[in-house]
Amino acid sequence: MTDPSLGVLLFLPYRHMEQRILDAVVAAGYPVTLAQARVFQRVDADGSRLTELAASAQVTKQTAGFLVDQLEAGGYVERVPDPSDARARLIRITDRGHQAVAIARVMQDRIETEWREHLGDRELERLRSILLRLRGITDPWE
Amino acid sequence: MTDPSLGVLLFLPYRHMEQRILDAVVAAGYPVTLAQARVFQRVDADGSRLTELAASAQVTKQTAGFLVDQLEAGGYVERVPDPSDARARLIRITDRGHQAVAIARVMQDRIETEWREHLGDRELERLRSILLRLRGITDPWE
DNA sequence: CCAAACAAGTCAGAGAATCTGACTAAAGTG
DNA sequence: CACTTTAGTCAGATTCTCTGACTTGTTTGG
Repeated sequence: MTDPSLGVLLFLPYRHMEQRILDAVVAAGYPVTLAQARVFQRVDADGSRLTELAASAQVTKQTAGFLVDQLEAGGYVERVPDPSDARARLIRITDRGHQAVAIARVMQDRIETEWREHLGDRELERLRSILLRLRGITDPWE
Repeated sequence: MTDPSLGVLLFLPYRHMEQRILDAVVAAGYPVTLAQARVFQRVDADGSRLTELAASAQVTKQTAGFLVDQLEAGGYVERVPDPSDARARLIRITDRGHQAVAIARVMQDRIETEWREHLGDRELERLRSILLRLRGITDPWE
């Protein structure tokens, strides 16, 4: 096969991690879909606005709203008034949501450990540092 | 904001590249959707089987078939009998498909150049090499 | 060589995700 | 205060994706 493009090379580990974390969370009794998880993981600890989530997950506001509705119905997040803007509401993670996050974090750490064992400490940190720099020119939401 | 996870850090450049290439291809007069493109980019120069495409793009055979139908209708690929297996057909890129690929390749090269200018030669090559190693433990289709 | 297991792909149908366009209400701006 | 922008919702259509069942051809163990 031809050497895979950088795009594909980025996709593979991204998708691998995403899927394993999702599987772990679902298996632990927190049913969530992939699309919901992609929004959920972007909810800030202090709460996020819908518009922020949409921009960060790179979907429209409508899509983000649709998914937040479901996360709310599942008890993972709640919407509270935003004190600083009467139009907006803050989406915050509930207790149940935090439980799901904890499961996700465990699996995320496990995967990072696997990667560290495969690549070595130095290379994993290099990867992170390069990706952080790359973020400067590839993140539309900076 | 908290430091983004490795997952998000991988997602950002992946998605950035994907979107810009797609935009360029569409703007050049080759209408394709994102989902179609994700399958199309995996079609091998010598032709691919549906099952391969499905595994590589990480969707079901049915989804891959659905998307290949559309790529075929758009004139980007064709299905020819697979000489080595009467059940299978090879999906091959047509002339029109190759034209679209050429557009994509130009944009891909441009983006890689931007990344190279931002990161430096050495770091970009490091990124590629690390991702290639990471592929060993994250690619379900190896 | 043949029966059983397996693999490639399709068909049907349902559900999930996503978008565009139009809208309301609140904030910011000159 | 009018005007523009921003946050979010409503409605509707389209696209994507999956599960389950099936057909046809291939491989394999006895």
